[in-house]
Amino acid sequence: MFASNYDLTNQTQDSQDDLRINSDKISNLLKSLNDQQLQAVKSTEGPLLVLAGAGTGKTKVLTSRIINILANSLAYPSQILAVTFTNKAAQEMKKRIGEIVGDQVNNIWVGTFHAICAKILRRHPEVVGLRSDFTIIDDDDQTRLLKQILNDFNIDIKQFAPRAYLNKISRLKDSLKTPANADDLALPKLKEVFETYQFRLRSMNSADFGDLIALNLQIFNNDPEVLAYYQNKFRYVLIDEYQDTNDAQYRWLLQLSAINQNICCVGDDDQSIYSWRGANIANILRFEKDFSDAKVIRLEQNYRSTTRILNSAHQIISNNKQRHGKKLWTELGQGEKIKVFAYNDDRLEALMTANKIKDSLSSKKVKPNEIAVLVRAGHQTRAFEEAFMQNNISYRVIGGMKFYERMEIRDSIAYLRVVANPDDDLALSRIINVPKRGIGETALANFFSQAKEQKIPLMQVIKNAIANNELKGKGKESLTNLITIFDQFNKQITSESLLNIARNLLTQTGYLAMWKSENTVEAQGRIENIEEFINTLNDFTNITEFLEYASLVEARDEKNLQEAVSIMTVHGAKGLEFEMVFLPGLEDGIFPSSKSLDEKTGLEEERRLMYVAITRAKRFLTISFAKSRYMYGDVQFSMPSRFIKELNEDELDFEEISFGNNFYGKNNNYKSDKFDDEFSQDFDYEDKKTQQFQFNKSFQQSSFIKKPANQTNHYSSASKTNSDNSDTMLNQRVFHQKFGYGKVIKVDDKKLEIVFEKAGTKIVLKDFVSIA
DNA sequence: TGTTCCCCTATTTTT
DNA sequence: TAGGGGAACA
Ligand SMILES: Nc1ncnc2c1ncn2[C@@H]1O[C@H](COP(=O)(O)OP(=O)(O)OP(=O)(O)O)[C@@H](O)[C@H]1O
Repeated sequence: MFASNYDLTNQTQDSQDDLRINSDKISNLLKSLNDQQLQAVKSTEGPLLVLAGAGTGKTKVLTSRIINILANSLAYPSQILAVTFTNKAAQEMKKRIGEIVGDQVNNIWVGTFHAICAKILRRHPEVVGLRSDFTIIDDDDQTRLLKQILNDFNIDIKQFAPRAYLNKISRLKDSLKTPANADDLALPKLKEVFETYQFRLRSMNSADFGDLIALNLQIFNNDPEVLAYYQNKFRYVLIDEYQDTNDAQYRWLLQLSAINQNICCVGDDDQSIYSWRGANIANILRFEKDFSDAKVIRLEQNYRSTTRILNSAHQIISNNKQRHGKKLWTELGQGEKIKVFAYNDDRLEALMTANKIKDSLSSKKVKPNEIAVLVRAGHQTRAFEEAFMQNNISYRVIGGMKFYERMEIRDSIAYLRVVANPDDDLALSRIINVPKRGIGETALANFFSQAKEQKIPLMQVIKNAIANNELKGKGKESLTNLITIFDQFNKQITSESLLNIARNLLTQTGYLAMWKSENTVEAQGRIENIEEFINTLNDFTNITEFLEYASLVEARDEKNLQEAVSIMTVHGAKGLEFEMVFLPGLEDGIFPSSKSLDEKTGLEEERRLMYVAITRAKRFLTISFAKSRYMYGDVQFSMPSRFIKELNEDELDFEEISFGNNFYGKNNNYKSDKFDDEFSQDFDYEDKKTQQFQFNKSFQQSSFIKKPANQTNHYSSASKTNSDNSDTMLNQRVFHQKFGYGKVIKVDDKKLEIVFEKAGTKIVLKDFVSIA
């Protein structure tokens, strides 16, 4: 079941037989396209850029194009390279193409950038100093490795987060920078850390995600024959979601299509939402420069959404300055107004959303599969899961913790990795003391420093220590034991089945017993996961194949095909469409996220994200926000998202819902005319237009509800540290949720003037600061 | 070495 | 609230 979805490795000969395609299906497909789409499909030769808004059929153009190429025998399937960003998209594309061309879809190179690069890299690893069984290390390993390195460099990881280094290094790789030209004032010794990180990866015969692309380029550079081979092989190159490419990926595409020049990129600059992982919108402009004869086709008819939805999306995105600009139209009719709900708190929001979904389902307006709740951040899914559970709504959370990311699965995989590759220091150090074997932090650090000194793998250090009888205590026996087990299984690796090795390995090393002895429901669940993991190994012939699957292909529960409402992040929803979409948590600080407000380009990207979110909806869109929200263990008050104000009131249907009392307190709602006024001072908007924060009529009528400032309430962050004595506030060091730490320089009734350490001088309401 | 307890911060997004 | 990291102690 796993291997079958991932058939990049089964290269069968293209047979003449397969090439016959049902011509009725083809002509029907082509007939269904509009003129511009058809033009994009038929312009097979030469560089082509399809730049078009959401729902205009970009993906459809891409699949139709491939089908058309095959139908006209312009290339063998194996000469077509189609690149996507997610496995989901790759799978979907395969399915669509397969429906028409049948089995030959399996010979097309369809996959994510990373999967395809891994495949190429596995064919020529020696060119860049790897062995063909190299492992791709994941995020968790990357962080652990960096933590080790930072500790070695005596860099305080409390002050300089390993993740910050990881981010920086990944971005450097995305833009093809080497340690030599790495520098960052905020990250000490970045150069050295980066260098060491690369060195450690290579000595473990492994590569990280960024390396996959960078090493492909290195192969192309070091071995022109290999490059020429692929350049000639791929007659047609196609890329979906082109706006998400980073510099390295762009170069890769450029190189591969240099000879045939048949490259087709489809994308939408307004949907660029991955700049934080290196995506560069400039690649769109660059394309027209690098391929001077590039044809550009724009698609303007949207086949997905109603006019109201499209208009709303357009109202949002037209606030962005940096865009190519396009306007969509649809024949799907005006549609219903966008519903906007204001809730008292997050609980009510989740509950009422569940209610509305229930109503829609029972009126048979939509099916569960056609409904999605899209959130800005992963943690927001929880409230909805709970509410849906309570209301017996079947749902699935898409994204989130993946199967292979669970602790017990990562541990199990680490055991297997050590068997397959004893030099895998990271895997060994992960499980050397799991279960407890009397090897503490200091012992491990000692092993590591010897490894570094003698330039040998960790495993070798331990073997030497055993041979020279340098170990003592319980560690001695347990380690000797462990190493023997690893050696024993290492010998079986070609003869025994993967499944048997795993089962016996996890039993003999005591890993399974560790969980069994814990005797909790949670541990039981972990054991079940491990069992499931062991069983999936049946689908793989060797460890390398499995590891590649685990690291590159997200394991989704395909069994779970029954009707269910989807809950996912907006990022995860890109490329998808639903009849009915709920967009909760539309609050400043959440969507747009508070982080994005600091950065110059941040708000524009948030707006694009909002654009993506809105355009997922076909017919029904419901936006909501909560006035208070339980977060960080406290009640936080927030304002409706500035994006709501960017929507045209005429398209909206506004309603305020509160059950009299705020969930977090009793009878503490009151209307304050001064509220908007006061609140606006607490928030610091960048552009003039929003500075006064004038709500349109419907919002003003609804009035925002806030707790009285002086009412004590143990749920409230504001009241518990709030001092009524103005004198004591002067010169006081305080903390503000948004602006951080600062010193009070002026007290004016309920308002304080504060010099914040990071955010400068601001006037804020006393209620929103606490004494630091 | 291992455990516990306290403090602090805060992933927003993912191949 | 949760989760990680560091200090303190058995
Ligand atoms: N010519 C057409 N006639 C009818 N329906 C079409 C046509 N072209 C596309 N569609 C439909 O419109 C919807 C959106 O198409 P598609 O997903 O390819 O758009 P997209 O541009 O890739 O969208 P996004 O940018 O949001 O990913 C799909 O349901 C598709 O089947």
